[in-house]
Amino acid sequence: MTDRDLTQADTVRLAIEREIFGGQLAPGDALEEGRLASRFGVSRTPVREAITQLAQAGLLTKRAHKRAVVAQLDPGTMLELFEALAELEGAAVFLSTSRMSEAEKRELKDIHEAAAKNLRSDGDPNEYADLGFAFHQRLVRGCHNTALIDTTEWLALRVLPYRRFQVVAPGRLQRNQTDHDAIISAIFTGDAEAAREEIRRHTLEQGDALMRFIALNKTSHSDFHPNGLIKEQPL
Amino acid sequence: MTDRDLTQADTVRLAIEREIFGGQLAPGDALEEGRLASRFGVSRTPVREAITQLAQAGLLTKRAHKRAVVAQLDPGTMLELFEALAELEGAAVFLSTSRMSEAEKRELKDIHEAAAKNLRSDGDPNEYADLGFAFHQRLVRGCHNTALIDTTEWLALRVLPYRRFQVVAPGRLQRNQTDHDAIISAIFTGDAEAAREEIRRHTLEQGDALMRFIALNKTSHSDFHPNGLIKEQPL
DNA sequence: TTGAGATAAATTGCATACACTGAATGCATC
DNA sequence: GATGCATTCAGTGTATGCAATTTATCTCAA
Repeated sequence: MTDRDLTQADTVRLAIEREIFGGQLAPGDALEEGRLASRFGVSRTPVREAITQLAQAGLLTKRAHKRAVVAQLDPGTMLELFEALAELEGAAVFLSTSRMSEAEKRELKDIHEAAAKNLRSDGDPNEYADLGFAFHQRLVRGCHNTALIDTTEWLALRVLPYRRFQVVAPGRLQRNQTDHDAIISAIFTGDAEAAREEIRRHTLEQGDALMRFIALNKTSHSDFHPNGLIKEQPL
Repeated sequence: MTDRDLTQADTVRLAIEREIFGGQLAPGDALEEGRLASRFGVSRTPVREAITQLAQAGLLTKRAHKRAVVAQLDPGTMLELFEALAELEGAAVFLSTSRMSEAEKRELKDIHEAAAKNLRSDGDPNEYADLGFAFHQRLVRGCHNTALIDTTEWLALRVLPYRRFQVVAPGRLQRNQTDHDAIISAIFTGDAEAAREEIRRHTLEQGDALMRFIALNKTSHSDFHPNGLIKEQPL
């Protein structure tokens, strides 16, 4: 009864999504309907439907009669994406400042402190990344506006496939934590405008750091070349 | 060679879109794949694909094994949508203030003055509405950030099906024009923060006005009832 | 060897057929 | 009459086949 509402197309879509976010499918990889169909043990029809949805969501790019490809962001687009994301998060946090409940603020602070502890004790960087993700999420969701939340998270999703390049650059984590500090204090002070500015700058810097890292490593990946070759999809 | 890239699914999608924006398909109307297929002279497959895309875009709502329905916004959702839209337009205009070229500013002013003239001479309200739409569009596009522009216009699209309810309430147009005045002058002064605030308030008020109007007229439409009856689709 | 053009193979877009789900209808029972 | 249940039917979800198009392979001349 649990998956009574889950059509096979949905199942396939979720599976592909997971593989994109998990890194098994990298930007630039091509998807082929037939192979996916046999891999998931369904016909091409639900696979096509899943691909259509993912393409509409921006995770895949698709042109008529050509294979769907995991969306590949050239540096310019990525810059724009992060700028837009910074603005949206800024807008959300601006509202969150006056709208978060005490419980929500408490939870935000808990996450922030857990991250600080992880940092002090040289804990698992992956755990730190997860905490950072949770931090941003709570921050945005605090605005209590579903439309704004969905839009923001939808944008964030589009850069998520590149997160596997996430750097543990020296000092980067510490800087991240300091930024979060500033955001937290702006929120607890109730200074919405300051909170907006802090997260705006913070997200922009995150984007810059990610872009710089990808640019440095671009030779080892066929990614990030506007008209670059398309890597073949192993499965 | 012109429609080499336009699959039949695309054609159908565009046709349905037009009918939604044109008002032939009202919020709450149900779409049936078979009928649409025979109407457009294609099979159900491309129709399904079109529906999938429109559902993903938020223009249709679709649940497993049930007919797709032109998205219906309850008052709460609509309020959120306008609030989010206000924030996004605010963010875009904030950037536009420093990024619009002289030519773009000039064009914006031209549109604004054409609207003023229309208002003074008691011109066609539809033309005034179109000018208002163009005004907002130029304003947003001035930020030169495709991601932000697309996101903003995507949100705006979701309330567009309700624009046919557009009011010509007494004094409303004049008020609208005054708001635009303030935005224009903030932009020409270069005061980004003021521009943001002006359009934020302006869009919020627009939403309020539209909501109030729809609420008043809701008895004559089956719309706007969260669990309301679904009007049957004539075609 | 390289490149252009022709040919073959692979893959997509669409049509059709069928299976399955959810709602409507009719009938028996209380 | 109202309620519970089986049956019917409209409509969606999926599988499969075929034609159109793209992509890979082959051929041959410069």
